[in-house]
Amino acid sequence: MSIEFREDLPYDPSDKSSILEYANELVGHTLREKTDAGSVEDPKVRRGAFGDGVEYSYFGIEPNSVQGPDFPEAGLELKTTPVKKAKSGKLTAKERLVITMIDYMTVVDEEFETSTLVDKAKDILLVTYLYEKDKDPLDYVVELATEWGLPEEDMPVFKEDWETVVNKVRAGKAHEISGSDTLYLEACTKASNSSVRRQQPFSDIPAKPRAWALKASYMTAAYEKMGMQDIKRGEGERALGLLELVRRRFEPYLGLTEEELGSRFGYVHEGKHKPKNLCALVTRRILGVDEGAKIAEFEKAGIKPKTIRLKKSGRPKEAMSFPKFDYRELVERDFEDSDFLGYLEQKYLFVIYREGGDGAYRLSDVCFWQMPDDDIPEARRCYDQMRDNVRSGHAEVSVKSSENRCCHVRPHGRNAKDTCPTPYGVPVVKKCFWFNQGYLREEIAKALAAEK
DNA sequence: GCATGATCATGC
DNA sequence: GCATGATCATGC
Repeated sequence: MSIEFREDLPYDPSDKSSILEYANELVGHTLREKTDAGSVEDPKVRRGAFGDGVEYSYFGIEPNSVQGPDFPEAGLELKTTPVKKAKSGKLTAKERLVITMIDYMTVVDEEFETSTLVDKAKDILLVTYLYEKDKDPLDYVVELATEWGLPEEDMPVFKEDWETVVNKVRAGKAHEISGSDTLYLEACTKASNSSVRRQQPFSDIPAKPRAWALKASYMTAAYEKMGMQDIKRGEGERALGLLELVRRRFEPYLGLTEEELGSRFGYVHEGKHKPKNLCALVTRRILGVDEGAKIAEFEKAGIKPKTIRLKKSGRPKEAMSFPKFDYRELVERDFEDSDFLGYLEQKYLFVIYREGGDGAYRLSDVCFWQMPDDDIPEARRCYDQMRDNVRSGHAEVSVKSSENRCCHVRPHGRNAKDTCPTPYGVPVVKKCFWFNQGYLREEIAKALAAEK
């Protein structure tokens, strides 16, 4: 079977530059304007309908289930993917970009460099469109049509991610793969319904079908880069894994006290009291966030740096806050759709200071952390409990840290007068969710043990 | 020493 | 001017 094209095409499907030129004409336009497509199926009914419209109505590719590239002679793979605009105006990926299904039986014999993934993702015609809720897909505006492939400088991380997943299959643990195992790549589940399972080579346990995909956070950073010049960075740093790269950044500062670091970065002056968030400022500086050269990998991997000061006992001096929540939103939105769940699913870089015998806090460790999936239900309990409080007209009542193993609720405003409206009309002091100190203590101990 | 309420400093 | 990422302060 081969790809078939409609006759009398306005471009040459065997010529890459002709395809790209024609694709470019779609930018800033909609399928309604550029094709005679009557209607595209409702994307809620069937995902990918817009993509099918682009493929069939615009490029004239006859519907098929062929495994090869969409433009075999030009070697191009057509991928259509939604973006949305953030409040800041920046384009962000609405979803992960799925590349190709993972075949558990054959992937174990592949090597990364010559893998199906690398092959499928090396030459992509990427067409992005602005997703707008309630809009007919025919009226989605195409934002970008460009040739794109996995960037060379990201390969070390992709390779690490790929091996993490493939090694699980090789160990007969395909059923234990999780999307959160990896940084840029994601082995995402892909099946028509949740009961579908596939055979794996080294275990009798059936595993969920999964596909290679690029995480949404990675794609968001990639879009930014497509519109900007490359970020300059030392060549030596490129080949390193992310953790190693971060370690190297922090290495020169390990063992220094908060005050020493503060004066080194110019935050501490004689006769001026030290800023409350000194450690956090120092972390930013070491990561280079202020130099306009944000560690690009951080954004791509969606990692959030957090500074934690551990007391002599090993317990964090403070709990860890999240952004404040809106009481009205809390009541309206289920946990599944909440910002809170988004924060919980983030990967974090913990920058750890320890209290010494002299009472000074010294920079001592960095580690990555992500909340274990098993703890999510406990956090959900906290969310639902606070939701019930607000529903019953008592937003002022918080969930105490003694009531939940993982998190609690506490004020988070400028002061007691800094309030947020409630659904029942009475403003209540702004609050947010916090990770409990006890919970953090255990998790940090686990994370550090795992990295040693 | 811990839990909880209150507040601060900075950057965008 | 406010969100953010934290720390401080107080009472038990």
